[in-house]
Amino acid sequence: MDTEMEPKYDSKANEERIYEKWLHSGYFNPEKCEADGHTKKEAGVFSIVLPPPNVTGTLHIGHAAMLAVEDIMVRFARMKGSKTLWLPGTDHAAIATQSKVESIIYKKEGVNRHDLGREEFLKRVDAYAKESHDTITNQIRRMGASIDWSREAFTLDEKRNFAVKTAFKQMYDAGLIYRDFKVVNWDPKGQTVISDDEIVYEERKAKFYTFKYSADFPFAIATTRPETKLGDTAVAVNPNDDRFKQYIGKEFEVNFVGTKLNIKIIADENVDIEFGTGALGVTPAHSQIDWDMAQKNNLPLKQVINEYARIISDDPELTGKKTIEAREVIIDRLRTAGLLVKEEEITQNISTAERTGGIVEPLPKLQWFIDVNKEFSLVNSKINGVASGEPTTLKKLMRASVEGGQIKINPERFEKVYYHWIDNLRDWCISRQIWYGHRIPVWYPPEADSLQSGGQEPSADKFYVGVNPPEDKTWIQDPDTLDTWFSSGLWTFSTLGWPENSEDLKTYHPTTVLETGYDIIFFWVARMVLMSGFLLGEVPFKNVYLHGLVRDEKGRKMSKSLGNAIDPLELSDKYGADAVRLSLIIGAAPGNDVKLSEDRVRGYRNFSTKIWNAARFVMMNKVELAETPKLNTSQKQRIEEFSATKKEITEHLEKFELHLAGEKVYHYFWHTFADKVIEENKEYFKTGTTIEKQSAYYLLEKLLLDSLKLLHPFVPFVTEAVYEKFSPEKLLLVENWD
RNA sequence: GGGCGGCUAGCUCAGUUGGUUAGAGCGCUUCAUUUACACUGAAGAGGUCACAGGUUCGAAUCCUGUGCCGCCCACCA
Repeated sequence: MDTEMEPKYDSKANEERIYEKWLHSGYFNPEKCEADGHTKKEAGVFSIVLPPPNVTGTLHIGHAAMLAVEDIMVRFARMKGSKTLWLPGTDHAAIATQSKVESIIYKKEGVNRHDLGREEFLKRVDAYAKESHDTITNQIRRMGASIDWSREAFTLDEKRNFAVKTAFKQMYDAGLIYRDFKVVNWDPKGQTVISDDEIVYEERKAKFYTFKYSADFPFAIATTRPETKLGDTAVAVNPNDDRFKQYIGKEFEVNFVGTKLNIKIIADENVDIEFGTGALGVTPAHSQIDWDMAQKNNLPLKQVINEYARIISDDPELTGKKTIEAREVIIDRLRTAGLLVKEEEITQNISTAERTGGIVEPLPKLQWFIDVNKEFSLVNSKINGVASGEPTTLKKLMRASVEGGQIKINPERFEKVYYHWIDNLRDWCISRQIWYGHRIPVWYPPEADSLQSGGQEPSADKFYVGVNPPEDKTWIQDPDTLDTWFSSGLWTFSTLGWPENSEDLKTYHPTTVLETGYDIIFFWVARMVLMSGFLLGEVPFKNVYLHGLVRDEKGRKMSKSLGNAIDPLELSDKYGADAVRLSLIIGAAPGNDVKLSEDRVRGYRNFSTKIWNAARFVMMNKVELAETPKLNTSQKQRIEEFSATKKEITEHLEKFELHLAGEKVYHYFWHTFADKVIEENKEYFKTGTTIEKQSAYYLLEKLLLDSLKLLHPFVPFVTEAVYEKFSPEKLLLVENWD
């Protein structure tokens, strides 16, 4: 046998070669592992569905961290003999992808999506998505992900689309999906509605104006948005406020800077006596709370801002103006008329759209919603605390899934965050006015044009909801698409064949672990619990492992604009994917952010070299062993010491404490095996007897190969590269852990 | 306005249920060096574990309060 190993370990060449070797073996696929006897029946099932990266994106360091964590879990489970599935996929990421492609087309051809038309535009997006799909999947391979490519899914492929339509239909039939006209969050930049969770608050300085509508109005009101006051139909005061009691119920006709308003004085407990003037101008069309007050008090609605955040008015100087410009005009007029009482600077939270950064404009719109408080019952509930046939709600279901202990969130503190979100949850607006995504499976009769999303008024509820189009081909499908998180919510089971009751679904669902960043606990984690709870009556996963955000060495978020983004692929080329993986695992407790610097990665690259060189030394001294040689006392102790270390590492891995397991195995290999065990036995190879040489070699080879198993989940490439030198016919990938 | 997290060696962070002289990596100091590895080895310096109380035989770890730093949530118009 060859007892030489190349003096230098070339990570890049080896990593590419070894990934191919793994792929070729077919052992990323659980059925193949079972067929070849690597899976033990009694070890059970371990399944993870990959949080799908955006098809049109590229791999960033956060993805690399996610892949490292999941791959460690998966490799450990596979070596433990579990039937192990890691299922890959990509996300169509609706609005993100659409705007990306739009801007590319605009730059190249100077046309927008409306110029191209819906059909043509979608063709372009699909083409682009197909093209960039390979980029992201190749990058996933580069990190060493031992994922079952034969099951790859896409959130917008045919099977997933069928699942989405089925889910919509079932929820609609249960009365959980409804259509309503109300104030929603409109993103003027993205030209679509967004959900509450897609709002990002930004603190800004603003002017808080106190003024009277007109000289003949009895008191002043205060606002930061005077332009919306064109749409006021009431003033609300606290019923206990003596200053205003006398006015409650009265109506005033005022001339507000040239616009006639009918203002009714209403009482509402929620009005803060201390704040502003204690009187609140009610703008039903452009404020969520005001809308609610209007509903209670039967107030008329007056829309004064359009979809482009411009004023709608009879006043020629105001109409068509941007809201901020109109604000200035109005303030000027109030000041001139002597109606402006006070102007003060305050800081306020302004709502912006997460994806586009546009300032959110509350507008009344006809949209589709999921009712989170409506009662329904599950036919066959497997959720603790939710009985079959008993009334429950989506909110209750989401709470029970965690409260009943069927889902464990790690770190535990995020359970509180999760509950808090559920308790504050309002109905989820799921329709979007974008083209790229799952089209809403609802059709309207041809005469109902005005019913569609642009429509202002709810009309006759004549429409058809179904997985397949209606018989009557003249009916028109709703032009809107679904929130991307609607399809993502189905991900753990739509990827396993649902709505079909497939073998995969029976075997792998609920999945063992959902591993993702803590920043999408609401967007995604909670929505999966909701969907799985309602559609399957069970939890989507048993464990949630939330990794932190990867930051730069100064603790800043990595971003293109800051220029501090570290490219995991560049790093992998330079130092090896093994080193990148380790640097993202060690010291990264779940839920905690990781600070990454190139120095750190370099340190772990040195570790790969160490593994290679230690192995090289062992290989150099290879002797043939006819039988197991006798070991001396200290050698025996080394074996025991290894067993103890292995036990600790195994326990850490079983408890998902990857950062502790990683550190321990790193430390053991370098500072015990290499620094102590090898050094202690070196002398035997130089001056020892044949028997001593045999014992020393036996010990070193055993501890080396056993260590490689412990190391393999963390640094799969270099360990496999070494292992093949010692056991060319075997694959460490499917070696037995125990 | 609520809630959560952090504050441990010069820097980045571990420290699982409270238990002996508090750990790692990087950095620093000194030494070693033609035989696995300089992407190295050995030895070492460096910490009143944010602060103030309390519980305990014993606290970085549990409790209370304070101070910074960060994050999340919330319809003060």
